[in-house]
Amino acid sequence: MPTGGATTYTGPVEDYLKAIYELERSTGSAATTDIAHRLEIAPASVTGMIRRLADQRLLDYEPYRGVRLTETGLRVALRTIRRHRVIETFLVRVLGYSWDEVHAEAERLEHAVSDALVDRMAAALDEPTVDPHGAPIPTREGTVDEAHYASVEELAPGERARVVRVSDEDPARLRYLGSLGLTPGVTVMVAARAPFDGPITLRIGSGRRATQQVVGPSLAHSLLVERLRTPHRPPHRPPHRPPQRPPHGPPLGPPG
Amino acid sequence: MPTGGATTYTGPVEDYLKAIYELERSTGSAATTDIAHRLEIAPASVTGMIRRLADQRLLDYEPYRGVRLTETGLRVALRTIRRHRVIETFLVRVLGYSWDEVHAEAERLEHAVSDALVDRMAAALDEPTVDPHGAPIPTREGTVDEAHYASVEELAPGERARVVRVSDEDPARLRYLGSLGLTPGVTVMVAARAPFDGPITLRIGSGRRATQQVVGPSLAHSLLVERLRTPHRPPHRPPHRPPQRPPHGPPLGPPG
DNA sequence: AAATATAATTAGCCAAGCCTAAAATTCTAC
DNA sequence: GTAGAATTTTAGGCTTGGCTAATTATATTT
Repeated sequence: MPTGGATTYTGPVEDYLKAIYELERSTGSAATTDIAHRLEIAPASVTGMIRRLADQRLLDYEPYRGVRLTETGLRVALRTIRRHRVIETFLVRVLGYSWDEVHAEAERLEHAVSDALVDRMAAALDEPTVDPHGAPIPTREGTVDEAHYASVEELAPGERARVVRVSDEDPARLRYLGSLGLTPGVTVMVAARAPFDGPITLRIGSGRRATQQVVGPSLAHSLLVERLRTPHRPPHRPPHRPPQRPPHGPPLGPPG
Repeated sequence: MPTGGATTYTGPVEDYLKAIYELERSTGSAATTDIAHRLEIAPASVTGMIRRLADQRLLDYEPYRGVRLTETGLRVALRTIRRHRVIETFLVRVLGYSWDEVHAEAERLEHAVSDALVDRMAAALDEPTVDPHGAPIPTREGTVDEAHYASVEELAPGERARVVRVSDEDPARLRYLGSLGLTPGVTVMVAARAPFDGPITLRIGSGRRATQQVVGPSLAHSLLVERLRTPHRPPHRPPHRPPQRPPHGPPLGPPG
């Protein structure tokens, strides 16, 4: 049963819940040190906050055994993420911000806007489903389409793919990617890969306007893509592995 | 010498400075109890905060003798007020908010927006000079045009004036005034006044579309106006008293 | 299995902002 | 000028959300 309430949370509380949500989603679980690292807060402080969040029923917590978002905690996390991404989209589309400027601004505003304002912004934007980096925007109702995409890092030479999301917040990196034309929607093809985590040569765009650029594994990791049928010369594709991961794998260790 | 700095202040600090600015402006000084009343905070807590603000050189303070904004404090206060009013204007003009909804939202956002965002909003609005209630918007450089207006309460029967500002934040009162057509820009004429702080009958608008409404002294006090030359039949104007009250006279009451 | 390394928690501290109750100061009236 | 009223400050306490240093629990080696 939802509190039905207009309960309001502090900025730090929302930040923790967001971080824990992202960690659960991407690595399956949220360890104290992970949270600490992500929020740039000392681990001891994280333990303290975890206790407070657990007291408020936003987390399930057993000392030394990790945390898990409760239903309420998940709802608050997704609401905060919705705010963040709607704000980012609004700043870019209505106020002409570039995609590298919006994160810092949204990070502060997400704790100050009302739900009514977020809804008005979303309406003005015609209910966007992704933010300027391609990240999905949770709905008002708290659902989100968290598809799992491959990164360019995982593509084999010759594979073609469309960039669907750029999973990075760093302004400098975003500016650089933007200058290479590596933004959501663009088509890329892996022209070459150097071994041992070496640089990846990408053909960016299609047809006559395509360019060729080299990116390191770190940037490649941020580029999430959807594979496209490779038109000709499928060079070297492995046998066809079964679905890489379950849609929402079990956040924690093996059932045993 | 300005700190030149991107110094950032907490929400409470900005709220105190705003309150002190408004009190200094409207009553000439800011007493502890006035601040406490305006912010709905216990006087003892206000003393505590005043000490902190003085430590930060935002106020000049001598115990038991009152406070005064320093140059820095004034700058921060005006910056916060600019943020507030630009946000209000943006919400109304871009997102279709009504003038009664914006205060609460701006009250939170003013502490979260960057100066860059405020400037972008102001640019998108073509550098507005007043907010939706007619309040002047301080410039980026920290200057404001704080003209002193009479209120409808001070108008004599027969006097015509233009509403320039509605000095109220309460949503219910603003909605009511809006429903009567009493918004900035509108012309009013005092058709009648009941004695002993009684209701004031106003002719609102001009020509064929004018309506007649009765407002109490409290609402009348919120309606700030600019007197207009009264066209004809100056009905009953007393001999021409010298300026009714000093620009910021004692609130009311018979001169005796 | 014991030793060590890593991770997490506890202990004790701090500042910001709030509170109430009590004391001090200033103002107002007589 | 002094008593009483009003204002302001001090004293002492609380919560939130940080910190470091020390301790405890869990994992990893050997």
